[in-house]
Amino acid sequence: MTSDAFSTAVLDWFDQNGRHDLPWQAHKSSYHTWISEIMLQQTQVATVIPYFERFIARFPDVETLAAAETDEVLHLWTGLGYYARARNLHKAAGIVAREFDGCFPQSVEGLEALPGIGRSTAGAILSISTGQRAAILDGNVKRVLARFYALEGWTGSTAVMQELWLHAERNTPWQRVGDYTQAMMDLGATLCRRSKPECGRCPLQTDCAAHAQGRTGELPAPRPKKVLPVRQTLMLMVRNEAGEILLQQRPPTGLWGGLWSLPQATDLRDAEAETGLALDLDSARVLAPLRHTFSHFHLDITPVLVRPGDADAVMEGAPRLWYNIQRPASVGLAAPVKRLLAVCQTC
DNA sequence: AAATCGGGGCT
DNA sequence: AGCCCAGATTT
Repeated sequence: MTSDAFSTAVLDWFDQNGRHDLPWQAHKSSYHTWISEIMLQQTQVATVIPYFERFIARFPDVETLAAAETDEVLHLWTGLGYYARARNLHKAAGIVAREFDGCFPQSVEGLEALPGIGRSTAGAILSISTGQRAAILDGNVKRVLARFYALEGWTGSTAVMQELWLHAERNTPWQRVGDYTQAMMDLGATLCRRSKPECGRCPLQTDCAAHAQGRTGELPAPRPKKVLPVRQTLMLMVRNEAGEILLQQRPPTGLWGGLWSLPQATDLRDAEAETGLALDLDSARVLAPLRHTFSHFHLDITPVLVRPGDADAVMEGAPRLWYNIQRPASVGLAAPVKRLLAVCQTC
């Protein structure tokens, strides 16, 4: 199959069956495309839609985003995960607004120079918003190509990635590039799914190597797996007379960077020393534990409801706030913290 | 319980 | 270049 036949088949399918009414397809500006692509890096379309709409309503353009507080950006990102991307988004908005007069770079290299934008995201933004010929290679496209060419090996390895990029570049058409980009992502998301692909409806079925070999179930090969270690922590839910919960801000980088979280300790006896808080330990009530899983470890969280001690709580360093569930502050919260704050209302 | 997803950063 | 890091959802 020629690259021309490949893209034509994909575009014809897209015209008949693709999604054309997604919120970020209404205005194909660099800004809207950029926000949607960053959100879609880590999350499926259905989940992204409400986040995208809230985000655009609050930050309608790059200048507004650049002028915002990082806390508010993280607030609107709460629940999406990978918070470094929200921080990069905010940082990049500042660069575009202040250094480029609000105009996004119009080249792959220029876009890639912005924090949070790599080769694939640059290609997506450029092709969709400007129509310039640029290839993408996101998770959906990787899967389609790995199956179509029956590529062996994990699609994250350097060797397979190089091969995937060659195919992605070659198949990218010179006309209707933006539609092709959307079409390939759609195809991977709706038909060429990881499990139970709908080959019967696929425009590439007749030339797909994995389908011909009956190997769609085993291609692409999964990432080599490793055993995740388990870490333990107490999360202190220090609740005052007003029913407010003490939160402290995490360091700007690393795990839950910049988010507001509950004070953590490894042992209740050492909790005061570890957190620098005065606590009424006699009031402590241990709640039901929960497990939160990261990419590289499990975190077993034991929540402890406790009243503050006599002395005013004094934190060393970390900024703190009393979180009022009825009037929540515009700050970012990690998913398990958000869950625990909700639980706390009922006990 | 396991798989997943693109980019940053470090060695 | 090759690893490790980062999270919530879906299956």
